[in-house]
Amino acid sequence: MTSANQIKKTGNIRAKSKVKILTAARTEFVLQGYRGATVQSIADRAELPKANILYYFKNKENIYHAVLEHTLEMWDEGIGDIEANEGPKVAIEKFIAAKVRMSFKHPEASKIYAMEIIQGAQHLKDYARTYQRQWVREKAKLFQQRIDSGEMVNVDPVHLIFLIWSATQHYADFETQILTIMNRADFEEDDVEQVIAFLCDIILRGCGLI
Amino acid sequence: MTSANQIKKTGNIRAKSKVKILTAARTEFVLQGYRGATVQSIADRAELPKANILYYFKNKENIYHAVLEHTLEMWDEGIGDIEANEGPKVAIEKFIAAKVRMSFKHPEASKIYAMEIIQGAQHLKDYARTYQRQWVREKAKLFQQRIDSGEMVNVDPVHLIFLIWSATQHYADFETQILTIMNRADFEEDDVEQVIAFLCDIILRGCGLI
DNA sequence: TGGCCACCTGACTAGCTGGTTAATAATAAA
DNA sequence: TTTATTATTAACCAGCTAGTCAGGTGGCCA
Repeated sequence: MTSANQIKKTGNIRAKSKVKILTAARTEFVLQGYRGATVQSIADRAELPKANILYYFKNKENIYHAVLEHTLEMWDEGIGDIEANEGPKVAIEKFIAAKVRMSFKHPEASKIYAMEIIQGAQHLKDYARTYQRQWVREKAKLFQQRIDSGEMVNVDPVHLIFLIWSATQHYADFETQILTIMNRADFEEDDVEQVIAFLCDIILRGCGLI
Repeated sequence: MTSANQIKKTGNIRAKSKVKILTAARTEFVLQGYRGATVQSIADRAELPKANILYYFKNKENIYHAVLEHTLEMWDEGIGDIEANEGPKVAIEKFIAAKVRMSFKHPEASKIYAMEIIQGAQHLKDYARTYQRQWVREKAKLFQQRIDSGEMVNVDPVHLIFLIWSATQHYADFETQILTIMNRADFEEDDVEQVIAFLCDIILRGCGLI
């Protein structure tokens, strides 16, 4: 380690400001949408003058892209991976747990992603087309092998992935609705594990793995 | 019937124009969000002058409210009802089928609703607080009775409703992503029934009803 | 015929939008 | 210290925004 101070030398103000701006921007984009979030509103939230925002990011679209990119990176890290040699039960459990924890920990990231897709995914068409399609196909193939070997009931693996995806993401995206229905102000630690247990229980049984 | 002509007499132009405007507005709000959809863009899509739009709806927010209201009405109608005397298997099947058909038939309605919730449901807080909370509790109670009587495995009924809700809605909201992953241009008739069959299969088994 | 009323719309405005610029300050390098 | 780079920000602008308004048109009933 060449010490943390060396990082401070150059580009430190830059890095700090950028983080401040991106944090403010993420919130604004979630609350108001792309068009509704103004550079001024981001500036106000970041407590910086508007011109300063545009000094670090050429324009509004660049800010949005940076937010989106950061979101996808986080998703990639958080989701972990399903290993080929794991049993389908463990694989599904790990997948559900990772996605639920992500949803509760970073609901804003999930929300931005969801809004982007709902509106037609104009900013990340290529991402879905290449990376994501391949990811789903790969994992679907692993599930199919377990079905063929009789370890799992015959369910469409692609739709199974969609099911897990939607059920887990729901707790982030529809946070507001769920809290209202459950008559709660906020989620608590217990809720996360309870949701994981519920989803694992019902989906594993649905796949004939319990 | 006093004949369809009588309806034509007055308020017919009004009704026709309003439908045209709301249809255009719904599309614009989905594609661009509330702020991104401009009165001008709605006017262009409806092929009417902007001032004409504002003749029928006082302002932009009124247009949005009308679109939202129409969406909720459609949801209410389409979702049907779960009867108390039905078995849980039939109830779940009917619920899944209704929601999936809605998702494929009116994805725009689902998308607008989803965006509204994601952004904090500022335009329909009361709706969720009163009507929806009650609906979920009522249905949850019915499921709980079936669990208590041993007809169903012990799963949290409220989360079960969330699961069905999210899994079905997903096909509308994430349409773009799903089509890309499945490498398709559009959904077909068969897809609807296939999704219904998949979801019923896995969820009913998950509830110990198969 | 003439009066009434729903319908229509071009032209306008005040305020906000993203983005630029140019002048200044702070910091680092020599 | 001097110089070069980076950071900061007030002032500005062209274009777009929602919404207004005044002056129409056309159909219907007395």
